[in-house]
Amino acid sequence: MNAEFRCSCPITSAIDMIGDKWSLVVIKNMLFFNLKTFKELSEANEKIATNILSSRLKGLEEKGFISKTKPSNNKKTNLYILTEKGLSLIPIIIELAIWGDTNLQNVHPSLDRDNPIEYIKLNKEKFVGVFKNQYLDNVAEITL
Amino acid sequence: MNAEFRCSCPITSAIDMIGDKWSLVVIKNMLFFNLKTFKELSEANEKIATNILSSRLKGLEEKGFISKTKPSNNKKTNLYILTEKGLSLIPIIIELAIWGDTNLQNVHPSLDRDNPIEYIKLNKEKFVGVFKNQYLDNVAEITL
DNA sequence: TATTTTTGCTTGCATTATAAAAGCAAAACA
DNA sequence: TGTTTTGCTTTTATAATGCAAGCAAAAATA
Repeated sequence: MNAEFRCSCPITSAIDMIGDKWSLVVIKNMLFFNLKTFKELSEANEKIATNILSSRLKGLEEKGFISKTKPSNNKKTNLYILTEKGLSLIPIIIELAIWGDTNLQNVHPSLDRDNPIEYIKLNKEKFVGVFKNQYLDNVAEITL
Repeated sequence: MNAEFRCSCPITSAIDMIGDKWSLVVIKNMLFFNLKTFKELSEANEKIATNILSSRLKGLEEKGFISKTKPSNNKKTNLYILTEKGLSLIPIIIELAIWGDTNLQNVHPSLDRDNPIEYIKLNKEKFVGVFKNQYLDNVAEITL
């Protein structure tokens, strides 16, 4: 057994890979809010500590979920961009969104509900593609 | 903001609820392997420590994902059974299974692949129902 | 009935993950 | 030429998880 995996179960192994407290949150903020820099990510609603953000970005890059580049006009700011592998997590993120939206209102009164989750439920597969294309369009715009 | 939730995002809140290292693993072992007792769960492939298992079972019961009962013929053994709320996590678990199966073979050579995930991919919604009914049938049998 | 084994835990301690706050160098800006 | 911004690192504290042992009540066995 690989040291980083508890066993040979694909579900448990997926959790070993991206099941920490922050990885999917960072990826979600890149995907849905187009956050791309260290500063933007550190200022997101979840208020991740900068040392944790730093270590998560390194880990996500090592694992191939994101890539780190510098824009041509700026030597300081790094851009963190989701790779195809990062985008492959969209179906998981959508299911988490639907589940949270459906099951957490009673215990979490201030939960955001101004989102189109009812539409997403009607055709999940379609929205996987929609979110992916939206993201890729946005990246293409930025890296002009 | 509720103290147990980082923010109002349903995705982040879902992770706050079930995004620890063990909750979904325990639920998966109940769902797919019909594990029902403390002993069975402690002997699963993932080798959870008994103190962690104990605290997870308490937490999952408090949150309404499982219920704890004693079978009529045994005063010692407890049975932990998934509730409807616990079963509502099936779509998330299925996406984790598909993602792990599709994306982890290269980094995890001993990953289990003797499962019907290719079929599941073809009709996810259907298999949510299939797994739920299989589980409920099994529970009905046990609690005769 | 007496003894052994099993079950479902708890306790204590070690390690790893996360958090909070401050600091800091290089680049960008004024 | 300061001053601010960015992208971190460092330090120290707390929380989550892991490991090993222990233990009482119930069940199984002799």
